[in-house]
Amino acid sequence: MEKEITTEEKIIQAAKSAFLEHGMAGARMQDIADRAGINKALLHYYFRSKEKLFEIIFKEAFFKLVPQLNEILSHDDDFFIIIRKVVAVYIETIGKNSYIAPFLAHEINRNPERVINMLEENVGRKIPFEKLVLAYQTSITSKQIRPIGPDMLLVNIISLCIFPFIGRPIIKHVLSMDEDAFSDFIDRRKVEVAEFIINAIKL
Amino acid sequence: MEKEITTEEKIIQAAKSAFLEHGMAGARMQDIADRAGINKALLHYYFRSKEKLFEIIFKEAFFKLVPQLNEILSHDDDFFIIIRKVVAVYIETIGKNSYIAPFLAHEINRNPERVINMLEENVGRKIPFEKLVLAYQTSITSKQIRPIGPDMLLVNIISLCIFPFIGRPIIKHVLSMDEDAFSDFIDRRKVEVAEFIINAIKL
DNA sequence: TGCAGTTTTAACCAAATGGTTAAACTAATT
DNA sequence: AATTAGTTTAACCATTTGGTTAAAACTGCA
Repeated sequence: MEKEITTEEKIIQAAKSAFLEHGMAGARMQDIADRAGINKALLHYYFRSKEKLFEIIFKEAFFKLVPQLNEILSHDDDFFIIIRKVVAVYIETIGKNSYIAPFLAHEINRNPERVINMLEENVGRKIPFEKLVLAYQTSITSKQIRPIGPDMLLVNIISLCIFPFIGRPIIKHVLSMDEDAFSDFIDRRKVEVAEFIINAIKL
Repeated sequence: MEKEITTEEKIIQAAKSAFLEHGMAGARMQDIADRAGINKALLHYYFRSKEKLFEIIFKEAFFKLVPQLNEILSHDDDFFIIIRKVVAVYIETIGKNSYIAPFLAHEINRNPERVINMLEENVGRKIPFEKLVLAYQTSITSKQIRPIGPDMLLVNIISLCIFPFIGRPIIKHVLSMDEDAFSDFIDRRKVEVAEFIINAIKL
C-alpha cells in the first residue's frame, strides 16, 4: 500500500489546520512547522512566504463547495427539487469541513479584493447561479411560487445553510447542545431548511 | 457647547475601529495609538494591555443588540407581530454598526469560552428567548403555525438577519451591487425576511 | 566511489510588536 | 512659589515573528 506522505502534503495539512484555527493574522509559521513535524526553514523552502501558503489554503477552502453545486444545477430538475438538493449538499459539505465557514467569513471581510480577484480569475469554476435564476423564473411564470426576487431568495438560502456553522459556539451554548446534539441539529437541517424555504415561497 | 472628548473616549473610538477592522490578532497597538492621535505609552497608561482593551470593545459590540430585543419581547404581541418587530430591529441595529457582525463572528469562534463566560456573568442582560419560545408554543396550540421546533425557528431567524452582513463582500460582488444597492437590499430585508419566515411557518 | 541534485537542519537576522520606565508637562491646591 | 496628583511623552527593552543563509544529510546514478 502507498502510504507515503510527502513533506509538501504534511505542510499543507498543518497549514490548513493552523489557518482554519487562527486565521491568517493569528497563525504562526513556527506553529505550522511544528504541526508538520519539520523545521521552519523547510517551510519557506517549499512555500516561499506566509502569504503564498495562505493563498493555497484559502483557495482550497473557497472552492470546496463549488463542484457539487455545478453537478446539481446541470440537471433540469423541478425548482423545489433543486432547492432540496442544494440545501442538502451545502449543509453536508460545510458540515464535513466545519471550520471552513468561520475561516472564510473572516478572511473574506478582511480582504474582499482577494475574493473578487479569485472569482474573476476562475471564471471556469464559478457557481452557475444563472441556472438557478432561470429555474426560479420558470417557477414564477408557472405561478408555482411567490415573486420574492431571485437575489432575496438566493441570499436567504445561503444564509440558512451557512450561518449555523459560523454562530455555532453561541448556538450550542444558548440552546444547551453538546457536540452530538449540534451534529443532530445540523442533520435535521439538511431536510428541514429546504422545507422551510419551499413553504415560504410556494403558492 | 460641551465638545470635550476625553483621551479615554478617543482611545475607545480608535480601538473600536481598529479591532472591528482587523480583529484582535490583526489589530496593532501602535495603529490604535495613531488613530487616537496619541502616544503608545498613553494607551497602556489608560488600558493596561491589549487584552483588556479588547475585552471592552468586544463586550460593547456583543451587548449592542440585547436591550431592544428585551423591549420588544416585553410586550405580549401576537407571534407574527413579534417576528416582524424582532427582524426589523435586528437588521436595523446590525446595519447601523455593520462591521460588528463579521467581527463578532470571528472572535466568537476564536475564543468561544469568552462568550460563554460573558453570558453567564451577565445573566441580567441575557436575551429573553424563553418569552419567544412561549409565544411560539401558544401559536402551536392555537394551530396558527406548523410545528417546526423552536430551536430550528430561532436559528433560522437569526441566520436570515445576520448572515448578509457577514457575507457582504461576496454578496455584493456576485449580485453586482455597490454600497447603495446593498443598503437598499438590506432595507428591503427588514420587512421581506419577516414575511418570508411567516409564510414558511403559518398554516 | 564520487558526483549532482534535492531535502533538511541549525544558526542567524532585521523588523515589528506588546509593554515598561523615567522624566516632563499641566492644572488645580496650599 | 511649592506641592501634588493626574496626564503625556520619548526612549527603551525583551520577545516574537517572518524570513534568510550556508552547510550538512540524503538521494539516485554514473
